[in-house]
Amino acid sequence: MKMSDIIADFIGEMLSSGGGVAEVQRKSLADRFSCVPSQINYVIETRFTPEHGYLVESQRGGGGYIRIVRLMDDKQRTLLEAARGIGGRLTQNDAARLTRALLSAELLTQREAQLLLSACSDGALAEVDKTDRDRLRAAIFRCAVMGIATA
Amino acid sequence: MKMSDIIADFIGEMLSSGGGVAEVQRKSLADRFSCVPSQINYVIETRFTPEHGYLVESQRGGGGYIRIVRLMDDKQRTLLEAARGIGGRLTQNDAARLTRALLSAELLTQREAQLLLSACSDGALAEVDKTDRDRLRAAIFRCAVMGIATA
DNA sequence: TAGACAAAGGTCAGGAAAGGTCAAAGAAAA
DNA sequence: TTTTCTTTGACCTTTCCTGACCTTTGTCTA
Repeated sequence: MKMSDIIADFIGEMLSSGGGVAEVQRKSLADRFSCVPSQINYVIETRFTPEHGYLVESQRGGGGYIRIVRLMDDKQRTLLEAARGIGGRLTQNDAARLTRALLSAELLTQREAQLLLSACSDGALAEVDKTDRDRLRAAIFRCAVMGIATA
Repeated sequence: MKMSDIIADFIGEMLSSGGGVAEVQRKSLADRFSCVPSQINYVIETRFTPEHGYLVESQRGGGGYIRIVRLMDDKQRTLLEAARGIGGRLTQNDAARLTRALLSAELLTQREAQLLLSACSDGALAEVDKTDRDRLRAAIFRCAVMGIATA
């Protein structure tokens, strides 16, 4: 079995026994598995991404750590579906339409809808080149909805 | 646990028991935790900034003090303050910290916090050049918080 | 009252302890 | 064989802690 999988399993077990939260130290984990520290980054980057339903925070410096949080997804699958269904590009109008749909399906509250729309409005993305804006908007929208779906 | 965190917690408790205001003396705090006085500055500079929702005043000379005030205004006002206080750049960790602050001040719901964080996560901004990411994140965060504040 | 001294808090730079990045080499899969 | 995934190591950035030195403010005395 590959080292990366072994490490990933280990983290997975930490998550289970830790109620969905695992806090590791890069160096000591690397020592435990006799690999270089950067391999830990690799494992996390390839197996504990937001797309996989995880959230990772880290802190550098003395006493630093890497915290991996499993985002529990319930029957909010519809939101996940919606998020996954968003294409590579999303206009502001489409975002508004989609948001209204989610709103009227009661998958979002009024405030959440507002927040979402503002976050990916042309205003927020003003400094982004217009050709990239819709792509970025799609990414933001997708990520936000996935995030909230698994909250 | 790190000294800085311990000290930060201590101040946090002073704030809670003091109705949002904590007044400390740099030297005696340093003595209590057996560290150098400048560490107190470090803790305050890194954890009780306006971005984190605090205001700091100090007075030198005999009878000097450092006063830390937790900003607990009317909720919308505080949200606006927070939005305005965001600098030109915002790291993912800072976004997480600020969101937690807003969350624990009950200015956001759990879901709103999650949505906000996801919307400006590195995941959502993956396609943005890294040099621009923190700037854009700041813009998104600011816009979203202002949007929700004035909703 | 001016000046000296004491009692605060402030700044800054440096070393150490993390974690992060990137590209190249190696291995496995297609 | 070509492509994709894994592993490694050199180098980078961030955070923490400390200590030397600076500035401001209060007080006491000549």
